Amino acid sequence: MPSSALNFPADTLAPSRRERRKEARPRELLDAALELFVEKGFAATRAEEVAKLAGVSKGTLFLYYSNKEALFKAVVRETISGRFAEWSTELTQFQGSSSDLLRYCVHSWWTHIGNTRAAGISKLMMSEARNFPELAAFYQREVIQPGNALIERVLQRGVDRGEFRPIDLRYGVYVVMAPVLFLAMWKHSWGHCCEARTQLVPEDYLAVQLDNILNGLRTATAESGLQPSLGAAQGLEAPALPRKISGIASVG
Amino acid sequence: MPSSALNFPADTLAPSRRERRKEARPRELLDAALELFVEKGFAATRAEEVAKLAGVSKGTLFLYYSNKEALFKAVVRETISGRFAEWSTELTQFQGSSSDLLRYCVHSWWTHIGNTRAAGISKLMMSEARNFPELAAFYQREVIQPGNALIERVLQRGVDRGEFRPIDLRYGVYVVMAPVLFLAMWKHSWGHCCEARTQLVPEDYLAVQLDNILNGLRTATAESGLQPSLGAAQGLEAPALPRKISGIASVG
DNA sequence: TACATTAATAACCCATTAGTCATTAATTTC
DNA sequence: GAAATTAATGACTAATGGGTTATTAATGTA
Repeated sequence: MPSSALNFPADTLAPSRRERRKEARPRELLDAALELFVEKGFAATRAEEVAKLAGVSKGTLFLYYSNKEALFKAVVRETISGRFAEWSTELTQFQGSSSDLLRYCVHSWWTHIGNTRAAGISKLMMSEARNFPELAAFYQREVIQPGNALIERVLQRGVDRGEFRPIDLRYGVYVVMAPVLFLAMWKHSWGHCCEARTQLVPEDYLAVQLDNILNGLRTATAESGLQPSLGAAQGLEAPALPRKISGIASVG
Repeated sequence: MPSSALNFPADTLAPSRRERRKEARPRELLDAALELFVEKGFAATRAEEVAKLAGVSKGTLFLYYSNKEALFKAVVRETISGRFAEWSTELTQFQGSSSDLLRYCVHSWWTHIGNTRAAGISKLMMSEARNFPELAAFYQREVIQPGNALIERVLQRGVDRGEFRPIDLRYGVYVVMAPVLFLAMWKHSWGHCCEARTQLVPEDYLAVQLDNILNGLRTATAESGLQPSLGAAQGLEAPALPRKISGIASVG
């Protein structure tokens, strides 16, 4: 069995086109499956469609994944990736204020998850968790708990440094995560339908949420005052926001 | 056609047992359908199961609803009900502070929607909106827009009275609704699985969210200070919260 | 009691689709 | 270049489940 790494020992040949295809197949199939699961949900996605989108026949799909549920699990496992380790070190090394750190976290979530197909996984898991208890437990363990732990660290940091008021960490995590995850859900449900005036602009949505969350978390002593975060737009598409926010639509 | 009201004119007879069954059927079927749709999702719910739960045969189900999608629509229509009118008048007549009003709104949502099977509809719609664009538009029009309008009025009231800082209403609505709807989603996805320590206590969750939201919305002048809402527990299960909140779990 | 009406049934039909397997064709080995 | 190996196929099966309809039985009417 020749290794699939980029460098090949002298005594092994580079894999043939066909062999390389074989190695590429899982990724291609998972990509296609993610695309369709996110778009149509688990039940409504046809195995043959996934195969077609991946450029193979239905039979080939079942050659790689024993059934549809196994495919679903593989998609979830593959998509979460090991971004948590990277974020954890970033968090440790961060120098600025805890508000800025929280802004950075949300911004990072948006660019790496929320604004990519990966966000669809959040929606998919919410939708299907009840039908796949074992997968739900896996996701809880591998994604939700590590994610929550990171946010808890940020909040703890803010409290320790006197920047945030004391708050119950267990629920405080959701002060940040609920608005963020709601956006992921929203994007993949209402985000593609209905009149334009009911649509949300994700960057604006996140900016308003962040402002209010941070305003709510901040201690009275820490550079308080009215709308403290209005000018400091460190996060998300900074130039775009101030206009909207200070515009205060439909306030007489 | 005799009226189905409780009083019958002298010239009409009270409906027979069978006729009364016929009138009761739709409600019974919708109840069963709501139960199962919420539990298993739209696609995974079998028409025959719904019929069985309602105590009739599958054929009878299709006698009342021409197909599964029509049943789904009827469930949504029936469950949202005309609560908005009632809430609207309550809102107009409310005398207290806007913070208390917002607390009251969230509390009311929790008792009438969040803590009932109706909350499952929110999750259901989020999950299925993309597969049923026409139903999604219906829900947007009949539920989301009126609901948002109510919350906008509360925020506007707060701003007008100088209790809340000025905020973009369009997005401000989601400062309130995102945490609330996230809870509905959460209850019907992770709420029934995984270890006990990862579970959320809805009342505690809502109390923490409300505290931070209101803390974030409040103007600096309005009775500010640290954790201003801690003692004022006007909302949700008031006695239960202060313990938890002031406990500040795992904060050194 | 005979007849009409209609709520309800359950056997039936058929389109859909997850999953299989005998076969094909590309590639390697000798 | 013949034999062996294996990636890939697509026609096939089996089962599911949405929706139909001929039939039954309860009720009403005369």
